[in-house]
Amino acid sequence: MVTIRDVAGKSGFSITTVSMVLNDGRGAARISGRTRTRVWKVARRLGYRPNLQARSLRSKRTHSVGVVVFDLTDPYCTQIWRGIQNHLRPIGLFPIVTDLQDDRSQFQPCLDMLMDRRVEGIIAIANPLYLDNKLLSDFAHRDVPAVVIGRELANVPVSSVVVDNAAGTRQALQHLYNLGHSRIAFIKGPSILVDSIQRWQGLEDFAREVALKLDPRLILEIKGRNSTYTEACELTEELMRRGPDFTALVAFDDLTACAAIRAMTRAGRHVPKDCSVVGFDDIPSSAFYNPPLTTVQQQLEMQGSLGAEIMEELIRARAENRQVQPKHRRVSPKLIVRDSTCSAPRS
Amino acid sequence: MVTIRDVAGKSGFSITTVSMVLNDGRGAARISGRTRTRVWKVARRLGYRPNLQARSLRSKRTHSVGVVVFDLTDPYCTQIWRGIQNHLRPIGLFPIVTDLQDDRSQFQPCLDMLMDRRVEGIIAIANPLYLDNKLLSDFAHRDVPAVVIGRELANVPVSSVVVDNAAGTRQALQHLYNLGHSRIAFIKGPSILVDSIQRWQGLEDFAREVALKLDPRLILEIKGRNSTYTEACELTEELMRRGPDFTALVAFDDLTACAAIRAMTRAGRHVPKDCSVVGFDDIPSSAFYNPPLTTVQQQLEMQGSLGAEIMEELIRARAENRQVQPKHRRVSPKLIVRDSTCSAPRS
DNA sequence: TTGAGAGAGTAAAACGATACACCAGCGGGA
DNA sequence: TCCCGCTGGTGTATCGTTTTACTCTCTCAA
Repeated sequence: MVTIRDVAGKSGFSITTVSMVLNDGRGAARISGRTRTRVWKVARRLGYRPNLQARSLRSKRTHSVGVVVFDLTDPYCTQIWRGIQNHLRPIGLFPIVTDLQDDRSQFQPCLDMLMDRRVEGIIAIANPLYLDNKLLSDFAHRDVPAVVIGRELANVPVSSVVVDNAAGTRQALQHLYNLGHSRIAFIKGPSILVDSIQRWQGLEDFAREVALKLDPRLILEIKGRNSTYTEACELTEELMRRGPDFTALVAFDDLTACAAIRAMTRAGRHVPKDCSVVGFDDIPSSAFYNPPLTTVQQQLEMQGSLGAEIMEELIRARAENRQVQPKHRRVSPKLIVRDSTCSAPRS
Repeated sequence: MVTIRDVAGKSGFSITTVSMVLNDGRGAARISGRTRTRVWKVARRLGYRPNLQARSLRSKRTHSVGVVVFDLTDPYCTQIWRGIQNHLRPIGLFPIVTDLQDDRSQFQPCLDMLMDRRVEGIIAIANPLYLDNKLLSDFAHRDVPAVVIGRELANVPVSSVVVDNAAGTRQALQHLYNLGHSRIAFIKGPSILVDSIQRWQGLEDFAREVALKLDPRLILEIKGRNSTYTEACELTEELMRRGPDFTALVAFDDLTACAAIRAMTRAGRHVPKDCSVVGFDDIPSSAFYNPPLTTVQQQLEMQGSLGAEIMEELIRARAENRQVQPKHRRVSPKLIVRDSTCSAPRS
């Protein structure tokens, strides 16, 4: 491996000079143009690549950011990851990802691995199911800036990016309302999730505003005891039993929506002709579902890049020894209309 | 940050001793038990965590492995990733992932980033569409062991793990054959892919063995000019025009299968009652499709862990200064029967 | 003739670990 | 008595950078 020493030797300048030139900041201005080009030329000719471990051993900077995801096989995570990556790479920060594999007990070990690598900050993608306040607030005690995506933490100095759930379901219901639906069924998410509560809030608010009556018999809730998909299928069957006349269904998320459609198809009801269905999240397979799903898109990639942007600011502040307050951003989701919704049948 | 020097100071032993004890190999046997426990106790009390950069600067080992994926939002990659991770972490190797984002021009830069971090080996997850021989063979010139998953390279000293495509399609066709189907349509993958060719080979071989006649008019091929999904929908429509009497369809992969089902549903044909459909890959959403897909499972996680296992061996060999030949493994896929196939209708 | 100051570059000390060579003490065999 | 080998350690160089504090040579004004 060629070192800075080799470049110095071949170019006839000192190690210091080479270092200054190659780092091209601070001291580089003090070096003459001729020298600069000569050093660069030699470095390039030898194919010099600085040793990052040596560099950060000395400079105390690693230019890397830890990203903790709770399940890398979940598209929710990977899309956010993409946003993070796209923001971080161009500004010279390297994201290092660790995967919890859906196992909360891996959280501490993963954090440790990242701290061992001396990351300059940590971004956690929070599945509300798996990361509770206690776990996440451990961030605060680590000596690095932290950003949580997907969850807002109370009473902890940690920045966050979340989706505006209520705004999303409001759009969904408005869409159905505009299509003329009034007998509408709902499958709510598990009540332990803030998301469930917020999403439901959006629905209730809109219904009140337009004086739409919600039939309590057509509102069921996922308890989350076993497989969500299976449970959602069963809930849909129960709904059909209770009120076979509903013409639309709002599902907690896309997986639930898929289950609902499947259950109805199996029962001989056609989606969307007999019943419109709208989901939430816009997971990648939604576009290819049978039928393609109308759903609320979370803008995950944007959530990722916003998180990364906050991280950038936090790291910069720390490098300059500035104090800075945690930042909180809320992104607005967007309704994507596909083929699982259509006008209400004339009664 | 507490350093080894602090541990040495507090415990009353030299830095060397502490280092030997904590690394717990080689020299540790030469240190008395009492000393060992005392050093450990102090280290734990102070919360000592070795500085990895310093360690690898000196020891020339990073204990990390680069993983290049062509698209981290693709479930194909993430499942393999999971296998890699699960094998690597327990043996003390840290996987560092870089994401090409489906852009071949990112390959070199990603490789460079990994080499800059002095990874001890590189595992590439190869989308056949995006990584050609030239690109992949660049591995050979880097001075680290390399393993490619998803592609076998000719004439290049690079290990590989691939799926036995022919065995997979053979199982798929056998399944349909056993269900009594004989009028079967096919949508082949793009001919530029080795996978397409191998999968087709498996079908032809089985058909010949059982003297099943394949109607050339019912065999269409994806050209891959625009969206695969859209194109597959169109091909299915063309198939229905050509021979409305086929009772089963073998698709190149799951996405194609989903498209075929969608197209048939739209045309009023019911899957599987009117036509059975079988896919390939078993992408996660297949289980939730409408109807759930019968498909050939690739065993991606196993491919990942096999790749990691090979990597482990290569790294160990290098550490011990042994020469070792590239290894090649081929994993057998497995048919997963769900609801998109059923017995052929009596004619 | 000085001396100050700018311009261009260098020497040497870190950074935090590991590796290698060496050392003190002690018991035992010739 | 002397030398050897073993046990249980230690001292120091080294990895490849960055950073800080110099040094040297000019130029120019007083």
